[in-house]
Amino acid sequence: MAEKASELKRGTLEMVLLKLISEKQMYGYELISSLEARGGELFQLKEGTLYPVLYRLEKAGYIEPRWETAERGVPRKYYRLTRSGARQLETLVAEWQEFTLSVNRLLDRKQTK
Amino acid sequence: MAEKASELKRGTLEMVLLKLISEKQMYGYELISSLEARGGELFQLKEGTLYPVLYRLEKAGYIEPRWETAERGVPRKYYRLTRSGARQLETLVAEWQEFTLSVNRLLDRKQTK
DNA sequence: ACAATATATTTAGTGACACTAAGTATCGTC
DNA sequence: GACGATACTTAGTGTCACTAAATATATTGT
Repeated sequence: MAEKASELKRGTLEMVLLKLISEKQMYGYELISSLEARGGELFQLKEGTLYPVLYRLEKAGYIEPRWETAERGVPRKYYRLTRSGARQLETLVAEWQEFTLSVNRLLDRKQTK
Repeated sequence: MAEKASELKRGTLEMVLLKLISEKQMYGYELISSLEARGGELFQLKEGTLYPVLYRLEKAGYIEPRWETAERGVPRKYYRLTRSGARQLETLVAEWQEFTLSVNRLLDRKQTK
């Protein structure tokens, strides 16, 4: 088995990344450390996991890259959310909420109430 | 893309099936129609999706099959939850709740409150 | 009696995507 | 100028839900 709860991430990674980028333009490495900061063990990803997703999102037109070379440090590739990406984020969130609602309803049966 | 929200199912299908079987011993076909009854479009699965999961669960010792030939109709393979399966179900539910909590926390940021 | 349909399980093959691992390139520091 | 940190890239693997079709038995209609 790959990693605990790894399969759960499927289908949410895109949404999570779009959400983070929607709040603030970010570059890859920043996304990784940002995710590790919260969520703890969950959401931990390696570069090899992240970048392919970013390319996928870019190719789909949901995010746009922009290289930025600061006075100090390695050049960074910042991503910003496109209008299409914002719409996609809304869609994904709606699906997520509908899905979790269904699952939770199913789990709750014959419990407390 | 395979099917809307199909990736979300990953990691929850096992849990959902264990939950259903925990409530009542069921056979494959019954699980499919039972899932279709609620959840609507979500949770819809074909035989080719379901049975491999059942074998996986059986092989892991979480469920046990029992053939039953009723007076009428095709013989059915009923599954019951093992003690190990009950424990696994608890684990999966705990992981699921922790995961959804983390995701929702992340989604809620900079919203209403 | 026998085709047609419904029920039920089985098997084969495909694709999406998160994973591990390693590679490249630039910058700052000792 | 070697080493570590930062940052991005690429290659290859495995899991698992998917589609599709095959098999087998029971029921129903003519």
